[in-house]
Parts: sequence; C-alpha cells; structure tokens
Amino acid sequence: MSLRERKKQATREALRAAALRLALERGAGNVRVEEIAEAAGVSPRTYNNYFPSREHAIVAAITADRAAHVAAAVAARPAGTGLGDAVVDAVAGLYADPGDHPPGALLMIATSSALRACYVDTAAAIEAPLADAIVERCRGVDRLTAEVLSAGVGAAARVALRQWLHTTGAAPSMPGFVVPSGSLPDLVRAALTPLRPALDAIDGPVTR
Amino acid sequence: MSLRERKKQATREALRAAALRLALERGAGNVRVEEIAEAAGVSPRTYNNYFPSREHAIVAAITADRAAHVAAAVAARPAGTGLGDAVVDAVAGLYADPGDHPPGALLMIATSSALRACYVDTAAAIEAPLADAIVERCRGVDRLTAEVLSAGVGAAARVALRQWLHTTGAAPSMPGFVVPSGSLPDLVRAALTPLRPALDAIDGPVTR
DNA sequence: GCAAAATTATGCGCGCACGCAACTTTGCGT
DNA sequence: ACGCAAAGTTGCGTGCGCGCATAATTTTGC
Repeated sequence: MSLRERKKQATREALRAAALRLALERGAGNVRVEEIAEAAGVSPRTYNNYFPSREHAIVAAITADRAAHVAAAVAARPAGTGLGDAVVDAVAGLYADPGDHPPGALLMIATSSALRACYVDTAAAIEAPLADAIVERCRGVDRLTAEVLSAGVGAAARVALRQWLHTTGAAPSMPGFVVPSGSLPDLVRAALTPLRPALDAIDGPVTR
Repeated sequence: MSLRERKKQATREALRAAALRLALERGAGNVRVEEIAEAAGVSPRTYNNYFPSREHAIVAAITADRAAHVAAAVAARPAGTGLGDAVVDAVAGLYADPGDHPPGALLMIATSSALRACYVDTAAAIEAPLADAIVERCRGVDRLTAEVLSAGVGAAARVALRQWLHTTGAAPSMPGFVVPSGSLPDLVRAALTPLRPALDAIDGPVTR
C-alpha cells in the first residue's frame, strides 16, 4: 500500500476516533466539525472530504466496515445452504458481534435523533455488496431481482434497527435506565423472517 | 375546513407551483430558495416551515399525495384478492397515471442528481400507510411483519425508480434524446415480483 | 364584539456542506 | 537527484437548514 493511502486511512481513523471521543465527552450535540478537525490535526474543510456530514464520522467509528463483512459472510456459507439461511445468518451475525464499542456509544446514538437516522441509514451500505454476493451465489437470477432482494433485506434491517433504537433509547424520563428489550440479532432475524419466502424462492424452487 | 388550514394548503400549493415553474424555466440548479419564497409571496424562512429542503417543493409538485392513494388503493381491492395482487396493482397504479405533469418535468428530475435522490426517496412515503393498510386487511399479521413487508415494497419501488431514472436520464451526450426504455409501471411490477412469495405467504398460506 | 389563547409568519444568527481556485505533497520516470 | 503530473489539502465564499425569540393572525371563550 502506498504512503498516500496509508495517510488517508490514518486521517480517516483519526477523524473517527476524535469524533467519537468528543461526542462521548460532551454529548453529541455539543461537538462542532471544527473541533473534530482540530483534534485530528486537519483543516475543517478537509473533514468534509472524508465524511459527508457531521454525524457520519461518529457513526462510522462504530459501524466501520460492515459492508465488506456481509459479502464475505454470505460467500462463506457452505454451497449447500439455502439463500435464506445464508443471508439471514450473515446479516444477523453483523449485529451479533459486540466489537470494541465504548459502552456508552450505542446509548448516545439511541438518544440523538440525528445519530439514530444516520446509524439506521448505514444498513443501506450492505445492499450493493449483498446484491453482488447474491448474483455470485445464484447464477440464474437476474440483476434486478438481486437488487430488489438485497434492498428488501436492507429495508428489513432498517426496520429492526429503528425499532431496537426506539425501544432502547425511549427512556428520557429516567436517564441511565435502559432495557435492551431483546437482543438485536434476534430482532434482525425476526424482521428478516417475513422475507424468507422471497429469498427461498430463488435458489430452491423445486427443492422441498 | 377552517380558514387556517385553507391558507396553509394554499401556501403549500403556491410554493410547489412556484418551485416547479422556476425550475423548469431556468434549470433546477439555478433556483434559490429565496426566489421561490418571493414568487409565492412568503418569507424565505417560511419556506422551510413547509418543505425541509430546496428540492422537496419541486418534487412535491409532481408526487403531491401519493401516500394517501396507496392505502386507499390497497383497501379498495376486493376482499378475495390476495395481498400480493392487491399491493402490486396498487403500487403499479401509482405510477401508471400520467397526471398533469408538464412534459419536461420528469426529464428535469432525471437530469439533476439531487432531484433524482429526492424523487426516489418519495417512495418511502408510501411505507407507513401501506403498513397500516396491510394490518387492516390481514388481521392475523403482527406489526413487525407488516412494517417489514411495506418497507420491502418501498425498497423495491425505489430500485425501480432509480433504474428507470438512470436509463431514462443517462444521455448527457445527446440532449433531447430520451428513450423511456419501457414503461415505469411495468418496471415497478417487475421489481415487485421477487417479493411476491413473501407477500403471498401472508394471507393464503394454505390456499394453493 | 372583544380579549385571551393558540397557531403561524418572520427576522436573526449559527453552523454545516460544498464548489472553486490556489497551494502542497506524493508518485514516478528519466 | 531532478522535475513533472497526479492526488490531496486548505482557505474562501455562498447558499441552505433550522433553532430561537418576536410579531402578526386566526380561533376560542365569554
């Protein structure tokens, strides 16, 4: 990897880290782009060369590179597995890994509506690679079908995310008291279930 | 209806009309919010009390109230019809009606990337009423399933819209030369087809 | 009718996103 | 080692979205 790309990734990571740290320190709404940029040792203008909005850097510190994982996870399933099982396991697995998130991060995201919207939208990032993974796995399907199914999966994930964040963060009256109300992976699985007939109709229309 | 609501609707309509007219006259990118507001006889600040962004007023002049139509269209299908037929017909019917759009309007939307994104996002507006219509029609389904299915339908519509706008507007080299590349309703139907197994699995799991 | 209450319109200010035009750094061939 | 083209960074200016406080307008209660 060239020096250029290493520097870019270093800057991106520095911005992510600075954004998350500052947001945790003083609350999501009290962080200016200028401050994030300064903490990362970079110009305010440069910040928007890396992230399209103020919230994206904070959320990116948590979601990092989900997109790449999905495609790999779908491709990693044994060839005998049905599309439904492969996709559901892959997507649910995305949200099963706790990662190294600072404990208050998800709570903060659930609290701020702007961050919620941004976090929910990250589910859209899995659609394109998922479509590629589907056409790669099931050669018979056309492009439109693959895109519709992956968009449907993304939409279901968004519904699950939204519901989870809503029930999790909806406790403004008593701060510090948060009930996860069920694990996220289970909620994602439940949200994906109504789509399984559509998924399963692809690769195994006669296998039953 | 009270005087207040009538005035509000009049203002909203005036803003829509002014936005569309100005955008058609001098191009989508050469219209400032201030000008739209002035043409509608209202303060610039008031504009953003009616529309959240500059593009929304323009797009709203075309899409108007799609959301209400979907719920009505789904509910209007005979009770014997399956959920799949009802939803597909209702959504496809939305885009079949040519309406009274000025001829260049859709071309303009297809040309500007910002307007494209905004127009595609309007498909999300049908999700909430569609979810309501689904729980209304099929009493057995839980809320999560209805929301996931309607979100999937909205996602499929977005894919269709995006593809249609892409193939329609992708002719920057030869302006004025536009091939619709197939009717939008047919494309919507095609995009909804992969989801039919999921839709049909709801109300008629034993009817086959 | 009229004054209080509720709702809406407006002005102001701030921060953000981004196009544009310099300027600086990096990669690469000679 | 040198220089040039490509890529990245920065400052500047503009328009936008919106929170907030205030004025104008409609509705309500009497």
